[in-house]
Amino acid sequence: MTTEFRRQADRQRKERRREVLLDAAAVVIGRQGYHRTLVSEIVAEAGSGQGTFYRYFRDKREVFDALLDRFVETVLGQFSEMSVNLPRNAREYRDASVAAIQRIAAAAERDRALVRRLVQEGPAVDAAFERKLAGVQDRLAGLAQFYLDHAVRSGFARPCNTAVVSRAVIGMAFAGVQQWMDGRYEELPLERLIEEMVDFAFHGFGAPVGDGGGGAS
Amino acid sequence: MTTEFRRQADRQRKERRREVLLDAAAVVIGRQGYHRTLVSEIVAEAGSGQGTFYRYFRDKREVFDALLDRFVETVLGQFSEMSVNLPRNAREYRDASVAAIQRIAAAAERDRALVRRLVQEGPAVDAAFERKLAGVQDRLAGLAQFYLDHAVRSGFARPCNTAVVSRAVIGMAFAGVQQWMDGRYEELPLERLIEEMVDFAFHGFGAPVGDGGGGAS
Amino acid sequence: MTTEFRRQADRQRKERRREVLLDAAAVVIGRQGYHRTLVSEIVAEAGSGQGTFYRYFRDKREVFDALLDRFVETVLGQFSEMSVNLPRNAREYRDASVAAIQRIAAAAERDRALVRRLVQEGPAVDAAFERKLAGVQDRLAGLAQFYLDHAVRSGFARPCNTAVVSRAVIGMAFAGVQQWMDGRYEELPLERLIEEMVDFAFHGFGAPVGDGGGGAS
Amino acid sequence: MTTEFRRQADRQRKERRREVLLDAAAVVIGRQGYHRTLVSEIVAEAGSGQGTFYRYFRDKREVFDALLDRFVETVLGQFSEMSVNLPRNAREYRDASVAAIQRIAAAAERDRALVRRLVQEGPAVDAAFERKLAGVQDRLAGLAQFYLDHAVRSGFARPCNTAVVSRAVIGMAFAGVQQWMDGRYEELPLERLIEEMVDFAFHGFGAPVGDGGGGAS
DNA sequence: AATGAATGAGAATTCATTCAT
DNA sequence: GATGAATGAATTCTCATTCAT
Repeated sequence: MTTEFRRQADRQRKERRREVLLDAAAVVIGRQGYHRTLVSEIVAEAGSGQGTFYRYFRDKREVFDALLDRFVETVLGQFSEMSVNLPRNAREYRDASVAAIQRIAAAAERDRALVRRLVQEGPAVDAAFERKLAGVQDRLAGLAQFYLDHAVRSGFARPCNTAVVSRAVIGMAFAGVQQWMDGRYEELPLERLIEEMVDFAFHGFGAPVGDGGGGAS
Repeated sequence: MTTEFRRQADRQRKERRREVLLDAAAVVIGRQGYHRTLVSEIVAEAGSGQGTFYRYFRDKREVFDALLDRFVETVLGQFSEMSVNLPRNAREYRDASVAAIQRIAAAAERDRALVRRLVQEGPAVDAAFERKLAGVQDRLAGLAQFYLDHAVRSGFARPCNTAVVSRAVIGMAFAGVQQWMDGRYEELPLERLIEEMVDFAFHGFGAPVGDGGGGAS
Repeated sequence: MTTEFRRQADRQRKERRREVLLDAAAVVIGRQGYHRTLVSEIVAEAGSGQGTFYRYFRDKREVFDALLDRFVETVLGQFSEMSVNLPRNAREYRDASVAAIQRIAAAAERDRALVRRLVQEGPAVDAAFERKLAGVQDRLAGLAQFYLDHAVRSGFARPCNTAVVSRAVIGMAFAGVQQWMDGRYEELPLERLIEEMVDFAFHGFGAPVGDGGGGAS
Repeated sequence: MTTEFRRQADRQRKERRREVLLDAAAVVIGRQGYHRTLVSEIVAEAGSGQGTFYRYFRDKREVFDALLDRFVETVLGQFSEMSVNLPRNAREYRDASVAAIQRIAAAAERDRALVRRLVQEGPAVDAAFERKLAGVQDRLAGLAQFYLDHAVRSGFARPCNTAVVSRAVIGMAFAGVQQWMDGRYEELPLERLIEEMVDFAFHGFGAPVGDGGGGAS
């Protein structure tokens, strides 16, 4: 039916336009930050009228929200398949950890500028944002804890307060990636940084037990 | 002489008034965040006129700046005496680490609300803020690296990329303290959290070497 | 096409709105003077919102500028045709002078209140205004000098420092018109005033040469 | 008596301080104009406190007023002696005129910057200022008319509408001096300018009667 | 009397959001 | 549906004047 076809086309066009606005917002906010971005700049970038913006988003805040959602989805999507097969030894665990962080980092790197704004300004925009952002960390920490618990049970991780440790690891990873994106590790490639951090997470920086004094542990 | 005395008294009163305004700003910004704080609210809290604010600070941004400076000074001040005696073994190192982080945490805790705003909103306010904040982390990381290098040389820390590890540790500590202040460790007292993190930093979560390699699964 | 038509209509409406604002500014500034005029009063007079003003003018200064430009254009426009035919004798010269001044005076009279503000406050607003206003006098003086030079060459004006004299005449004319607009010649109609001034400019107030020297006292 | 002496000294000191403030105001207003001059700048220039200013002047406006009065007094003072001996022929008249204008010009020249502000901004400050300034012109015009009437009666000036002519002359003189102070006659020394203007005022720029056609006048 | 800190009414300007076309 | 002109509440900042010391 023509009408049916028409309706479909309309919906698609609408979808596309929303995407265009979202991309424009990503570009401008990535460049200037949320607070210094005017709606007029977003629509200028998108090539549409000021009023059109409000047909697709309730307000300025909502476009930031949508951007965050899009990113969160991307990040969390990286782990959907990971849960299938659990690591069977320390090596697999290590490799899986490196791979996981690298996936996040790659996703972040893809929209580097925007992600920085999302993470940095988010909490300042709104309490709801803050919670959402915290939620992401929590979910990642939960995932990490799940694997850590498994590793402890399986004997290739040291028994410890896994809630604390997994959160600490995620915090460290976030900080590391953020710092790397800020350009504070100029010489070091991201892969190396991640490996160093993972190795540190596995072994700590303390000298292996048994060196210092007696052999007791 | 009256004049001399008068001048002194005036200076003191001025100093005090500035302090009052600064404290008021800390309260209001701590409560509402920088962007949602009006100058009019700060002066209302301080009990002075709008114009008075502008006698002491060029604008809202500057008061935030001053607040950050005051805090940074407090934090970095904690370490002036620490550099005197270096740890002589792993235990001393651990204890010193716990103590240092606890000091920072205590300082942050004292102005809990404000510090959260400083750390979270700072980067969104201004590129200069971002740099200043990053500078604090860098300086702390530098300090950490100094001790870590010493520990490696002294044999009670494992040789590693100390630049990466020390930054990772600081990042972790910041994240941990921040999360704790956000109330995400409700049950756990701060001291325990810090000890857990320090232990993790020393030993990692990996099983002691020689264990993991086996085929258990 | 609708779009084409629409665009045209929009442009016209915009044009008109600008004109309305400009007229409103003329009214309010004419009544209260530039410094005592608030933007809020202009928009109230124009019947539009405060923000609308700033869509059309960068600030209050710019609207004053636009008003001045509009007036200058009007005044200088009076002389475009005059340059075609030069006077051929003293009578034509005199008549053309009277006519020219009368034209300016009529233009000034039309926006009496505004013109007074423009002329009086202009220099106080801004150095740029001062220059623009001086430029108008200079251009008129240049025009006057051109005619005076012609008259001298043609023998129906006395050889003199035409640069000084033409400026003096313009200065006198401005002062005269201004005083008349201030109401300081209540009884005298403007035409008579202008004729008197022109006659004075032609003959001076000195007694015809050859008379004065005598001993009468 | 000591008390008497003391009182006198006090009054003098007060007088002197007022003078200092007035001079400071003249300097700053001369440099920046009335509207762009802050009271704080005046007292800074005078080297006294903000509050002191208000001990000597009701408000900012009053200092401008005082400055204007001081100048008006100076200008009008130039003519107190002139009225004593009236010119007895055209030459004396001309010379007296040149001398009079030169006196005013010299007075203006002495406080060049300030006078420009007084004349230009005065009308914009206040309707009262405008009237006062107009009053000065009127009084000078009245004086001029008195001499012109005398000259006409004495036969060394042409019968004319002396009210119009004398005002025109004063207007011309003001405009001329102002333009000269603006630097628009760079090459020409003020004395020459004044002589040119006076000559023009005596003879006009028209060719001497009797040249053009017949001998009738 | 002198000082300069304190004041707050007032003015300009911005920009998210609405609305007429 | 799309457009962009219109809006005005909200906010910052200034500076003449007052007032405590």
